[in-house]
Amino acid sequence: MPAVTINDVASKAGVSIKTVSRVMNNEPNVRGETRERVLAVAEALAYRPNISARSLAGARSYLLGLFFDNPSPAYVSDVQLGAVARCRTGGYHLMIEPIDSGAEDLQTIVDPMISTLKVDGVILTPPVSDSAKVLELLERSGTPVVRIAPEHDLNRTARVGMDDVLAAYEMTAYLLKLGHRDIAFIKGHPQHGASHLRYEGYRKAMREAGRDVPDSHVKQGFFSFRSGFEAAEQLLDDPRQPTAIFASNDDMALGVMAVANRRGLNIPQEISIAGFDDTPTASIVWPQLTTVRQPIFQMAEAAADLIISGEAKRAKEEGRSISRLLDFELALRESTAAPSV
Amino acid sequence: MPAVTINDVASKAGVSIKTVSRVMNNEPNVRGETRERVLAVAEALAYRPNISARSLAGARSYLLGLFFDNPSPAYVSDVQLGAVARCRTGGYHLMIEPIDSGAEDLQTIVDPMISTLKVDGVILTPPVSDSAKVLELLERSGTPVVRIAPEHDLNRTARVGMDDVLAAYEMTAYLLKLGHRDIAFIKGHPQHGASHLRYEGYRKAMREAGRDVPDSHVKQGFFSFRSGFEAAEQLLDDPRQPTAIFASNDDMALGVMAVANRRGLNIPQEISIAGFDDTPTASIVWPQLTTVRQPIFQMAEAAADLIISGEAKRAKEEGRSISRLLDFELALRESTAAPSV
DNA sequence: CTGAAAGCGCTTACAG
DNA sequence: CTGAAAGCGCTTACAG
Repeated sequence: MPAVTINDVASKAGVSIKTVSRVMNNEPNVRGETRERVLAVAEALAYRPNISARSLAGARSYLLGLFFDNPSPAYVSDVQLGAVARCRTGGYHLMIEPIDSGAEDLQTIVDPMISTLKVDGVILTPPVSDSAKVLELLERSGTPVVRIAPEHDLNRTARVGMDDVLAAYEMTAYLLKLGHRDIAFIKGHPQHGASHLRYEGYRKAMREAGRDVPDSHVKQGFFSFRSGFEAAEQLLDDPRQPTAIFASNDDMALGVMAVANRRGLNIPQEISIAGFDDTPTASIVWPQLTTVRQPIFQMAEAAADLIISGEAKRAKEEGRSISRLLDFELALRESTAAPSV
Repeated sequence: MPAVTINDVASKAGVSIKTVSRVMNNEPNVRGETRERVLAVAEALAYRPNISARSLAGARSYLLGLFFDNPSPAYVSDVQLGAVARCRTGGYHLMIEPIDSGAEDLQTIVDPMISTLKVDGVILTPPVSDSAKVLELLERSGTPVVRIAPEHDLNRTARVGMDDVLAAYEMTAYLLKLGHRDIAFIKGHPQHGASHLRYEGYRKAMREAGRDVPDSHVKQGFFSFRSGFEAAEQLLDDPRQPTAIFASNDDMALGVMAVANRRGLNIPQEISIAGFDDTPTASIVWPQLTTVRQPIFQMAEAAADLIISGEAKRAKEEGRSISRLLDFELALRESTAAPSV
């Protein structure tokens, strides 16, 4: 079954292919009646413009690239879902490129995506958002880039994100308001975008509340379950045992929960635990985890939108920097409560 | 910077574009010397054939589609990584299509992928592998399809998988050999590919060992942490308390571990726990989970290979059914041991 | 072993 | 408001 082409639609509608093209691309200068007739024929014939032909002849490829190198499949999954959602409303498709941002031969991955596919833009997720190498290769090619939650050179490309400092600040403030005084903190991976910002928000809230933070109440984690587990072991061994532990992502918070369970500490009566991210597991475990809901899906959707709408490209050409900050939300659930006296 | 085209290479190498085409596609009938000269020029110019032009003129698009609708991001992640690995060696790119296999408007998702992108083939992952609707739409289009771990109509398309019955059988046999007599089983989602096969393997091993299985030792789960958690609560309340619990996936096994932890049962001294899948978390939790390592990455790699190599297409045209079964592996770790007497 | 011509299905640039 | 021509960068089908 030979595919339906623009010629089929044109002849059946009694117009030139140029007119069909205009209609399919929502261009002006087509009589209403003509437009409707073409639309009807296209519909009847189930006409789908060939993306290769469009790409070859025109300036857009209707293809988006997504680069990631993320240890959390749940995060990446949300990003993909959000990006695909926006792609679908625009007739775009998403090509994925999982990469090892530390690899030597990054060029052999990035280059083909640019020059053979001519993607209309590339979305970067942490930690690729801050990969100097990838950014350089992409910049050289001139392809529009949108970074999700970058940490450095914020205005180097278009970006979307959320206010990590404020979110960590608010979560800490919430714990303080519950009556906690000794709130420990587990830091995220030092190379990862938001780690420092989240820590900053925590410090700020504690400072404003006049609470001193002993060094023993801040542990270095790496965003992994295990690192949360190990940090919790130390925190709960501390002579000045905290009544609440704020882990700067959910995987680490789950590690903290495991330690509490093993030690027979009741959550939240004896120890309050808060995370950050709102991974699927956070609302599955018992008790459900209090955490910060990152608008990952929406961030990816916005990133795709910046490319598809052409905003990213325009901003780039005009030398404007462009950023969209989306709202987070505290997901206050069962793992936090007032400390027992 | 205008892209380097086949014309640039041809004129610089002093040959026709047809010869360049032959060289780039590894076709025969090019003098060795000519071939090398073209290759050198292509290399020097960093020539990358334009995929849209190739697709438009020829029979292949160098594009692969991956359909998924999987609650486990870790599984999907592995599939993507495996498929991309094979794509890279063949100059292919992977387009992802997360779908809701129960949705009404599946056609509006599947159709464009086929007719506007002309993908060279589509990979289906469970549970999409068994979606009648998706299979029908794909068959109608004539696109080669490779299913990963399908449960029904095994020969309807090319497929890759592993022997779930044997794997569950071997895991159960391992527990029996450790000395367990009362081994409980938590079934997977009834609509999900492997659930029934895994249960069958368990039953077979128990039967051959002459162990009767009381109904109260088999619980219906749904592959979720929560369903494992709830099943474990019941199993551990049973008057005839099992000494080992075999959950038919890791998420459920983690639910079982959480219950054991909360009840102060030592793993594995007082209760052995086994899972299935070898998700990343399985080797992160403490104690590390004994489980079955599914060759997910390799299955996806093989699926992509069946398409890229043209085998799937050939088999389809010749009416042959084609399947590749890959080896699984028992990951025997810390969550299982001989029962204490 | 090599190449000239035609064509894939669209969009661009231009003309009217 | 509409269309004829040219061309995007390749592969196919054919000729030599």
